[in-house]
Amino acid sequence: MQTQAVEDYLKAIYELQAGQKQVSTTALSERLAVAPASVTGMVKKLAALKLVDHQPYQGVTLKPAGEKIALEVVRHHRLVESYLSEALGVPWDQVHAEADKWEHVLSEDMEDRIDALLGHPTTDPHGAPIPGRDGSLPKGRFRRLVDVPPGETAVVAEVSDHDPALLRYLGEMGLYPRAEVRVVSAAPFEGPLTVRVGKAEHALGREVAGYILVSVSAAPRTS
Amino acid sequence: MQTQAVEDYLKAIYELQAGQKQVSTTALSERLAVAPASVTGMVKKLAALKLVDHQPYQGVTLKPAGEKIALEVVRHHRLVESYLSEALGVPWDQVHAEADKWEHVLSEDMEDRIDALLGHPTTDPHGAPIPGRDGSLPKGRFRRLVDVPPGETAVVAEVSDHDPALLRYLGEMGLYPRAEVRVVSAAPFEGPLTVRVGKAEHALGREVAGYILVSVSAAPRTS
DNA sequence: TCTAGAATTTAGGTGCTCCTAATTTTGACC
DNA sequence: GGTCAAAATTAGGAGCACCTAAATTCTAGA
Repeated sequence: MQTQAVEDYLKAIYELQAGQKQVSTTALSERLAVAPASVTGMVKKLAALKLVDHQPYQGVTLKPAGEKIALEVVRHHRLVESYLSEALGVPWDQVHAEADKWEHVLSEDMEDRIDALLGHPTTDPHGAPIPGRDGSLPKGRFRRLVDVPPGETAVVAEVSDHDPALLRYLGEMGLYPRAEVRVVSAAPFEGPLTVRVGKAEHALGREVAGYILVSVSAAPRTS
Repeated sequence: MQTQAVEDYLKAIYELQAGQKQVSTTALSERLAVAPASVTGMVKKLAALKLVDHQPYQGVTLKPAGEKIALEVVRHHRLVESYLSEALGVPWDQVHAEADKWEHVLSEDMEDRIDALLGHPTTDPHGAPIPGRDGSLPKGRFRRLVDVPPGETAVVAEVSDHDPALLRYLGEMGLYPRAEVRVVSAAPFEGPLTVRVGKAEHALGREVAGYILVSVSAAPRTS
């Protein structure tokens, strides 16, 4: 049987694995708000279930079976996020927390109903891609807003969803997925970016700008 | 903290208490599909939490605090049932099982949204009353269909929701809440009832007819 | 009133997931 | 190459909700 804790660990490993090969015990313990020793124990269990590879002192990696489960959980999570946002009008800074609970009780039948009702969405309210039932992921290539040179215009593709306060802040500025944003200037010495969204300009810290992924689909102004 | 098991026990006690004063260990163990010894253990815990009264060997009763929690869980359950049925089109024989999982993850905020979206319903798809946020229950006085004398016409108010097969059977005959049903005749020696629903007549076992509650709002034919 | 059988509780355990404290391993710097 | 701090693991437990098997208590019929 697949307990909730197992699902939570696999999902966390999956999300932390983006980028790194290996996921450290510490990173997992922070993400899951659990003591490092507990992580070691659970990781050993997951390794025994052949869901992850564990090199002691080196970190964990998902094996195919573990990744499959992780993708199912992520699919549930993002479908629920979309559903809560669209059908129930839940503010986008709250959907993540709610979905963390709902993702574990969603049957396949409900999943299909929600998916169909929403018209088979491909991204959640934060722009994160929703895996298909087969685990396929539409892998868009995006850049971080912080890497967009001044003068260019881009379209917000995805924003980090882990901090509700950040989401509210972005929401106030209109920085939702699909919003057009123009990098007006970038202050030197790691200073803030000035960006234009609609008719307003905002100063954006580099860290925040790193949490925003954009596609540069809009034609850059040929001065 | 209020674990899922605690909620399940309180809800089960609440539902079994309808009629009897005391709820027996055996009844609970059957309802929850758990060994009788496990029930004793949990009941002691609930008693320690002052949620129930426990007379050893005599059974349990809900105390006010326990009833309050039970009513909240029941409210969640029935709201979710209604929502699944109306918004997601889940067949009425499946909503109960799904709601058993969802009832434990529904936040107050979601509860309010669902309640509003449905227009503050007062009964679930099986006709069972939905408690108010304050725990109030609109207490209709209904008769069992089996007690309705032949010749009378009644309106289905509520049907038992614990057996999906029974619900499918009732559904095929059109015996939903609000359906008009006429008792044509009752066979002697505890034999079946013959009832008319719409244009069709059906023979109904007495046990099944005991699971159907009706109000006799339709004017009885004055021969 | 006695007693068998049913209902209930006690006793002793299991698996799961978490904890703290102590120990081991790693890796980077001198 | 040695040292030392950070990271990870082992050791030993705790709480929860469940189990089986063995008492105990209740109740109804002889």
